[in-house]
Amino acid sequence: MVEIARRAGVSTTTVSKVLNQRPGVGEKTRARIQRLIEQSDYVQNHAARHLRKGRSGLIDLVLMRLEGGYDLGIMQGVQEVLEQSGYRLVVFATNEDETTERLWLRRILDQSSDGVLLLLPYERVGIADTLLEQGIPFVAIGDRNEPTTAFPTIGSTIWLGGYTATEYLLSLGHRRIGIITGPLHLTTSRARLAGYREALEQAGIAVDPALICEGSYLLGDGIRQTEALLDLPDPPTAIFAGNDAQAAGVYQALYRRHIRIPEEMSVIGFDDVTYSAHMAPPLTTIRQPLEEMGRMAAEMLLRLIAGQTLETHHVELATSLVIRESCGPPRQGPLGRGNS
Amino acid sequence: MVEIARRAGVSTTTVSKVLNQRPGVGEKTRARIQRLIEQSDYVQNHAARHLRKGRSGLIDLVLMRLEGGYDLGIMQGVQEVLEQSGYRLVVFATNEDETTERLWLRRILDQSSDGVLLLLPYERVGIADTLLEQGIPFVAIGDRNEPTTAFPTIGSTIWLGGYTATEYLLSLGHRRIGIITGPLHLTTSRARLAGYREALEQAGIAVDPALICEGSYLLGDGIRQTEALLDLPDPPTAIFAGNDAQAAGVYQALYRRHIRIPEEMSVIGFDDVTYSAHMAPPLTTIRQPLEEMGRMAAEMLLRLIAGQTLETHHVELATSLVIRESCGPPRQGPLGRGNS
DNA sequence: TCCACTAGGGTAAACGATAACTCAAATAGG
DNA sequence: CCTATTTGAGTTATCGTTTACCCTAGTGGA
Repeated sequence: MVEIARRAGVSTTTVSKVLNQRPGVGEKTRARIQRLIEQSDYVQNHAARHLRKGRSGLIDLVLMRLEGGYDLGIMQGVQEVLEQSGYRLVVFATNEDETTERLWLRRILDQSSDGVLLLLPYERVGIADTLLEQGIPFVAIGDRNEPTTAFPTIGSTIWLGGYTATEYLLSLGHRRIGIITGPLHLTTSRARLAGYREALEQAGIAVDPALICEGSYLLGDGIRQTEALLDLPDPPTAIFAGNDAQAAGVYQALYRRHIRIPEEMSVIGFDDVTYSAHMAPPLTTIRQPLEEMGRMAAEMLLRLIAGQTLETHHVELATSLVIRESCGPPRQGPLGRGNS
Repeated sequence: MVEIARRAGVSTTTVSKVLNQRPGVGEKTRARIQRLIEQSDYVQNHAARHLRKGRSGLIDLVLMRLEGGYDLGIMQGVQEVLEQSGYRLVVFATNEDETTERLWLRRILDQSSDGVLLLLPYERVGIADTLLEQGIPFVAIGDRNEPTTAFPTIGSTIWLGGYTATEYLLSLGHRRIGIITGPLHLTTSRARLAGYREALEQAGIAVDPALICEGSYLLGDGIRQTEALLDLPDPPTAIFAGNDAQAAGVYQALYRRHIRIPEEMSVIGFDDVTYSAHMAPPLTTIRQPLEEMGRMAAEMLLRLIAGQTLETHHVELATSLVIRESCGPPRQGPLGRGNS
């Protein structure tokens, strides 16, 4: 910059003014400097600006683990918005490890982050509280915990999703519907289950506790719990998998037992992650608009950073039923095991 | 920091020395300051350190698109290493858009990045050249282009992978093996094909050009090209899918036509991304050690940043055959279409 | 013609931390 | 007991930009 100022025969102040498009520079001087800047391969030093202006141009996305499902959809949405805004996206995985979380938190507090997107159950190590205290703008995505008004959150109509999924299966004629939930200490898991219950009740069907299995949103749970369901004396004719990862597990367990989808067993997922359309048969699922959620979250955060106030603190996007090919009418009679 | 210095009755210099664990401070003074630091909630200002020390603590990972397959595996490996090293990972997707790429490049050059991991065909907009020119350390992952000695690269034994995949199918008894390659302008795509050719030749089988289809590593290509292969007068008994995403496409096309895997058609993938074990049936594939590659790349980059020289400029990790359940002996006779 | 005002542009002080250098006191050796 | 050496700690310049403030020359009005 000094170099440019020298060549233009002006002070760095003037060059700075030109760079930041502020008034106080004559038309021809401005043009001259502008040209010089373009000719040279000068780039503003990030650190110096950061130091002086107090903005790092960085936004942190914290998540527990890079999994390629739910998280990826969100990331894509976030990426999209940030890319245009000039902010850069820092990704951090905590691995659910407290030490790592605290480490990250310390690093956030050094003012190297202009804002944070939380993709965590925010009970963890008081992250939310700390951020709040320190006045660092943040938005929590996917209400993994109790609703709150203390900070902005983005979610989707989970309860409705659970209801819709169950209702759809009912409409196909199913009466015994298994459900594999997520960890029941999470609000979102309970919301799905509540939707499921409500739909059954409205159809006048008693809820059979044996058909309710708890998983932890991992593929392995899908496998295990499906086996449990199949081993029931009166197994279900359809399984609501809680999320798409577990649905993949369901697929696998069914494949092992040579049970065809959807002829012998209907499967419905939740999330609509990228790969759910890739499964064979393509998975019918409840779509959470993940990218849209990521976009919204990023936009809200940017507004927060800009010092604007948000109209709404909690945004809830609509889930929707995506019908593909994993659901059909219930089978008649018992499961034909081993009819490969 | 000034505050701490004041409270300890020393100068900021001394505090700085304590913080950075440098000599020149008395034992008791050091202890006193240390305690004060711990009591206060002081965190070093990132920008100032960055400005003074010339290191931002940031590493950029550039890729074309967040897809959740190949890229994700690499990211996980990178994450793992960086987490421990104290560097933060910035993720940037170019979307294959030149403007976006240039934008990113400009931002890199402002010295806000200590190093770059390139997950791109590096022909693009002379990224490699620019980085080289500017003296920014970087490592290219996954040799999408010609080998080079100009900068460090990490790859895997692709040719061998192609060879092994084909050989495995041959060993099962297959004689007509379809292959869906990636874009043939990429070295890695050609390497797979070359391995395939070599294996066939060694088995004394003539290469049938009709069995070679070009895709672009996307799921859709898998579907399309599988259909093309199935519509051949003499369709193959096995398909080598080029990568796992295309394999998912193959699965889907076969599902549509009610062709069972592996009874009627064997399918083998390439990459061994996270979801390939989740497919039904679990996909037999050639494993690229993606996480390992990510880790290696990150480690090499860190060494480069630390100013150390690398022993080897090009690292090639071993691919391996992962046998799951999508391959079997060839079917006898023609494809039984529609035997649901 | 003189004064007040404005626009263009410069000066210098931050921003927060680090590091080269300096200085004073304490220690050890003769 | 005095000097040489070590050790602990402070001074000050610096990293590259921005910005509050100041100055000067030109303009317009009275």
